[in-house]
Amino acid sequence: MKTYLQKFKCLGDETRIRILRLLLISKEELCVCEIVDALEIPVYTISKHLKELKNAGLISEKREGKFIFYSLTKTDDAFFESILSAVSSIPGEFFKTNKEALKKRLKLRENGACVIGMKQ
Amino acid sequence: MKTYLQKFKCLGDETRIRILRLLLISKEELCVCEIVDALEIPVYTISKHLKELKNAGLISEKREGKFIFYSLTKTDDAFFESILSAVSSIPGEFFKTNKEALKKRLKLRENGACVIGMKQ
DNA sequence: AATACATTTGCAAATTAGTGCAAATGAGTA
DNA sequence: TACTCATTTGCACTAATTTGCAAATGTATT
Repeated sequence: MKTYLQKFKCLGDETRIRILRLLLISKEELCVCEIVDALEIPVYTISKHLKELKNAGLISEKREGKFIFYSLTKTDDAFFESILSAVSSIPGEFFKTNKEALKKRLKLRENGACVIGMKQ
Repeated sequence: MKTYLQKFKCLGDETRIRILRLLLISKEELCVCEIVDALEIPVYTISKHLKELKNAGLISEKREGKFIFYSLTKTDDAFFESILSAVSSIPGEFFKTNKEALKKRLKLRENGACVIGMKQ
């Protein structure tokens, strides 16, 4: 039961919803610095929320050199699918700015990988 | 955005999940005292959680004489459907006891309405 | 090894949420 | 009006969450 509650709790925070939505939009893994730039929220805040999302099993991480990439956990669990579907149902207008910032940021990738770091 | 977050936050509490699940199982409105008996949680706690669920727009209330009945809000909103579907996806084993207690309690209704009150 | 940079962590302060009890409300009934 | 009973509320208390900053970690580069 705890695992279900933990997932729901994760979804009760705006930053975490924005992170999930970003991962849903991009359909691929995102580097921490890309998420930071897209959401314009301090790194350490993002980092802590990413940790929670990971603990809840919603996202997975993968290190590639200096960068750490996060992606939605792959699973065919009905519960997980439903909550992702709920996140997708939130109107796009709320994420417009984030989506555009992400798009811009992703253009700076080389060979599909993040190469620049944080906008200082 | 706030309304979506509020709904998710509501789902992050075990008592509220149990209440929702009860309403999903019974497919009909339930009186506060029936919920209390089914969950074996103090009335005032249930009452406060019901208030939160109502504020979040997840459930609706209806008074009938001495009794107040709660039911899932009727809507065809995609977001709402998804979260209900998530709640339904939680394995039934977690709710077995509650479900049985509710069944017993509902047998005490007369003409489909709650007539007894609280087990003191 | 020394430096640079991406990311995480530990800790304190601020905020928010949950629980328990006693008292209040509101409807029905005598 | 007084009384009973279902339900809610106010308040005090405790527990959990969030945030900000500075320091730490880990990897790559020179």
